[in-house]
Amino acid sequence: MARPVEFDESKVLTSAMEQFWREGYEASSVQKLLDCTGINRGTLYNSFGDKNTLFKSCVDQYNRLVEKQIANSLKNEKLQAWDAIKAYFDEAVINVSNKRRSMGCLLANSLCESINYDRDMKKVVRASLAIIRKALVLRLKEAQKKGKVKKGISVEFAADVLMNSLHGVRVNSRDGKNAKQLNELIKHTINSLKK
Amino acid sequence: MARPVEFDESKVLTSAMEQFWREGYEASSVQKLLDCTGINRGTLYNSFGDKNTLFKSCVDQYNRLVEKQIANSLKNEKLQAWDAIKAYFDEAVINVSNKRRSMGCLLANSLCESINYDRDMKKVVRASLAIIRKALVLRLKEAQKKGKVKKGISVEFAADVLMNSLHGVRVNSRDGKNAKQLNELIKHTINSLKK
DNA sequence: TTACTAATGGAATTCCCATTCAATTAACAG
DNA sequence: CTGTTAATTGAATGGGAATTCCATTAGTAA
Repeated sequence: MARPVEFDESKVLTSAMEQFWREGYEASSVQKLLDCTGINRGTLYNSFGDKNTLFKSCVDQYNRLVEKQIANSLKNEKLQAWDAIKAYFDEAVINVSNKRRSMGCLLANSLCESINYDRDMKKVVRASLAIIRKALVLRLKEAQKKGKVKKGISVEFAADVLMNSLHGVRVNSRDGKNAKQLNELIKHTINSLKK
Repeated sequence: MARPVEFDESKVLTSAMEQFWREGYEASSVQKLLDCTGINRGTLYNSFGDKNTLFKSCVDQYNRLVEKQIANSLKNEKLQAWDAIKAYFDEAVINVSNKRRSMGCLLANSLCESINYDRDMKKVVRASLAIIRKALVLRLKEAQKKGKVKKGISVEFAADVLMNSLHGVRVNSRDGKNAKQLNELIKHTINSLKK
């Protein structure tokens, strides 16, 4: 009936996501978003709402990326618990060390930006982090059942330790540390929990 | 001879520092900086240069804060190496859990913001982080000499692990985690290095 | 072909941003 | 008191921000 869309929604969201990821919410002007996505002003407002709404959609896009990584690692049934956990962190490190070198993590970056004070946004970001933590907890429970978690360490605490190290690695990635260095840090953290 | 200054430079810098710390560089408009410092537009430009220069002065102010914390802990000669290291992290956690609750770390926040792509700014932020790391290394060397570092762990790597955990804790602080939770994370990290 | 619908393109609007500047003020030296 | 100097004040400037709006375009159904 009407004129068909010309843009590829997923590609637009990925480009916008990378812009927000690299420079943050405040520094990503609508003009920059138009430039990097190739869409037009009217299209952005017609099809993606305003900048704030677009940002939330970008976090959703980021979630899809994270869920793919989780599917490849934590939810890979061929892997033992700790191997799966290590595999997830490998994915996470690779993700910030190639094309997306020194971009850190969209979620951690957002926590550190003023956008964090927008309640709605905080909810969205926290929900995404909860997805990662939940997948870690599942595998940690498996590891504990098999007696492979150091005694005195609860599954919940181990998950906190891993998430803390993940955040640290992401900040360090923005400081320019390379994949090898980040991997060593992760390995150390895992060894501090593993029996 | 001339009219004397009416503002207290250190107070102005502290207020501006807290504004940048809370909301980041981009979201801190000159208007907000005037509101929180109480100084006037002209005064800001006359006495503190432009927004960019003011930000750098605020990082210097942050450094003075960090140096006080280091003097109280890492450079406290009454404390043994690991106690001094623990004391430093206690200071760091207290710092983000009272008035400055959930503000994280000005330096880590800046790394996660786009400001990170300003070369000059990055240099300033990195220099500040290097001060902390250097003070940690001194104490870690002491600990190692006394055989109190787990074997197979170099002083440099231990410093990286501590800095990584510190960054993680700061991101977690912005996510609203309380002092107790942050302390547990720090304790775990220290125990993973200590013999 | 024609009428209809929704996407597109970009000019226009409104607002807030950082920065400049000229007038005013306050202390002090003579 | 007076002239000098520098701090203070806030109006003015110019640019870029987010957003709105409407004329144009392109496909589809009749």
